[in-house]
Formats: sequence, C-alpha cells, structure tokens
Amino acid sequence: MTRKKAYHHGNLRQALIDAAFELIEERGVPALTLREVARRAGVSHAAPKRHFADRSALVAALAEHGFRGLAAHVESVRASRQPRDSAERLRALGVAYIEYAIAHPAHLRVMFSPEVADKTRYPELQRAADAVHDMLHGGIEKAQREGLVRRGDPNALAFAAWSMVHGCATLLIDGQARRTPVRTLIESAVRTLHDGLEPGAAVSAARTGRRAGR
Amino acid sequence: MTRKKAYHHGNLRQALIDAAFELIEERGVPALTLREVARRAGVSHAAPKRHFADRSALVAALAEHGFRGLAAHVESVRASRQPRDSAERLRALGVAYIEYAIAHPAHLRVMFSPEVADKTRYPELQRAADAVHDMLHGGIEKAQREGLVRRGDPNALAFAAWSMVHGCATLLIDGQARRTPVRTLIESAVRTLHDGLEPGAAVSAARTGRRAGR
DNA sequence: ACCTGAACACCGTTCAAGT
DNA sequence: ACCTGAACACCGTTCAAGT
Repeated sequence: MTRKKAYHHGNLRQALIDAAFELIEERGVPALTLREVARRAGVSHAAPKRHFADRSALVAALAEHGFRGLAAHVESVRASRQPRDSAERLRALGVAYIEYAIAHPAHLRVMFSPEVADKTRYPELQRAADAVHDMLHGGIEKAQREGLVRRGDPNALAFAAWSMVHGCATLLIDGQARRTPVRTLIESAVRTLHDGLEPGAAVSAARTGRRAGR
Repeated sequence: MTRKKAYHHGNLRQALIDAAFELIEERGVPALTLREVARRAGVSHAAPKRHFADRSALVAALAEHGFRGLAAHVESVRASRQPRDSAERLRALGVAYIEYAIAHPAHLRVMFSPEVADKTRYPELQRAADAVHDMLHGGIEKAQREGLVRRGDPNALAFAAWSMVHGCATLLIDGQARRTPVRTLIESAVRTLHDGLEPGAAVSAARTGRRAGR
C-alpha cells in the first residue's frame, strides 16, 4: 500500500529485484530487460546503474537470491519434517530442491542461467551457491558415516545426487513431464537415486539392516 | 572453399544454421542474434525472414538439429561399442548423451533453451525430441523384459534415467565440476543411476544373476 | 548520494521495392 | 522466389546535468 512511495527514495535495489522476479514469472527470462524493470519500479531507465553495473549483475543478484531462498527452504523442511536418519534426511533435501524449483521456476532458471555460469565474477553468488552445495556434500558424508550411503569419493557421490535432483527439477519446470503425474515422476527420481535402476536394489531397499556398511 | 559463393544463391537456410552454431560456440547463446547471423552468412539482415519467421524459429531449427545429432551419436555408439546386454546398452546410451553434450555444448543449450520449451509450436522439433525420448523409453522396457531393470512404470523409470543423465550433462557444461575430474563425475552419475546411493547395491551389482526379475 | 534525460550503437520486425 | 534498404520501436550503456 504505502510501498510505492517508499520505492522512489528508499530501497530501490530491492524494488528492482522484486520487479525482475515478477517480470520473469509473467513473461519468462528472455523478457527480462533493465528498462522494463526500471519502468515497473517507477524510475528512469538509467537509475538501475547505481545498483547494478549491468544486466549480468542484476541476473547475478537474482540468482543469489534464488540460492539463499533454496537454502532457507531446505532448512525449513529439515526443521518441520524431522527426518529420522541421515538417509531420510538426504532424501528430504532432494525433494525440497525439486519442490522449490516447482514453486519458484523463475528463481531456478536464473540460478542456472548461462549469463552467470561463471560465478568467479560474483563472489556473493559463489558463496550462496556453495552453501547449497555444502549442505548436499555434508549430507552425503554424514550418511556415509552411518553406513546408509555406499563408500566412495563424497564429491563424486554428491555430484551424482545433484545431477539427479537438478535434472529432475529442470525437466519438470520446462514442462517435459509427459502422460505421468508430476508426483510420480519426482518419487521415481528420488527413489532411483537411492535404489538405482537394477532389480536387486528393490530387495535391499526392503531390508532394514545394512550389508556393506563401514 | 567454394562454399562461400554457393551460400549467396543456394542453401542459405543451412548457411544460417551453420553460422548460428559458430556464433553460439564463440560467444554463447545470449550473443545469438539474427542480424549477426545474417552478417556472417553474407546476406542482408532481413534475408533470414524467408527461412525463419522469427528468432524463435531459428532457435527451434537449431534445437531440432541438436536432437537429430544426439540421436545419430547414440546410434553410432551403439553400432561401434556393441553392448553385450540391455543394461550395458542403456548405460552406453547415458554415456553417449553426456559425451554429446560435452562435445557440443552449444547444441545442448539450445535444445533446452526456454525459448523453445513449448515444442507444440514446432512439430519437427517435437518429433526430433520424441525420437530421443523413445530410444530411452525403449531401452528401459527392453532391459525390464530381460530382468536387468526393476519393474515399474517405464515412463517413470525413463524420466529418472533422463533426469540423471540430463542433470549431469548440464551441470558439466555449465562448469559446475569442482576439484574432481570430469571422467570420475560421469562414472559416478552413471553408476549411481544403476546402483543407487545405498550401500547394499554395491553387493548386488557384483552378483552375476538376478534376484527379483520377472 | 542518487536519479534524470539525451545520445549512441545495437537489435527484431515490417514492408515496399528490386532482381 | 528470393533478397535488399529504409523505417520503426525497442534495448543496453554512457554521461553530462540536475537535486
């Protein structure tokens, strides 16, 4: 209500970010334009320059926002769902990632936009992305220590887990789901990440104990 | 050598596609511009209109090219590597997908560009993408029949496999590999797709027979 | 310190005109 | 049938000038 006035002389930076997300959600990433964002925030087209050096800097800020939001969502799920062991906890992390992508497709698209693929130019973005990666990495190591994830290079295992979850999320928000409910697809991806495609895994998944733990 | 002359009055369409891929490889997808493509092909900026209705139509043609190239690469790998059973064949398909992405990152980016996410507007693109999907779907069903992939909705299993392979490919071409050789990461993703993260799978993977096959 | 307005080079798209 | 050249509205970016 009273926001519109505060924008003009206040936190223009945040106003631009809000307007940018609205724009992406309405008309897609290709429609994201500095001039349109400025227009929606009610300032001249040159005003964003004070807050974002160029278009890439705005995209980087949006991506950073996305990574922080994802980390927060993962944390909140962890707090509310109370996973019983580290394997369930890891599974919850994957589901949270996919949920976040579906709830905020604009955020995920901008987080992995080619424009900001080189994160060395944006240290804050780098840190935000690393924080999410560290959650995954830590989750893998913890589950390994408890014998709930097989042994091996944690980096390589974390990468595999990230690939599955990220691939699932991006395919779903790009509308690649076909003839099958989204819920079923998510469950299939998360279960396959744990059990694999091979038939034997179904048996081992039904076991309560472990077999080749440390 | 004699190509340049042939372009001006000949297969301009193909010349534009070639120029577009060169441009994307050199300067990335955001730099893809109809005017620059026309310039490189040596024609006026309005000439592409005869072959591509608008920018999206060009991107769709590039994406279609990408899907056909991927299908061809998968076929050639299948012919040369002679997989012994349907599980190995499925694994080879995944590796081929990732190899293709790394060899032709511009193709993969354009294949999954948000601009052409809605493939209903481009039937030829739809068909090319479906052909790749059908290969995967068929591979899953065949492996199921041989008892080398667990039972369940083939669509859901194919989606999980696609998620892993596609996620791996996109993360790698976006330079998300960290501190670990690419080869190791690919092997981890492909192995995890088959075995899962859980410890029991390592044992079952070592078995020669099946256990819960049909 | 923060924002404006004019300016420049670029882009997508259209369309009458050329061959 | 295929391509050109001028035109229009839009964009990113820069910069002197305003408050």
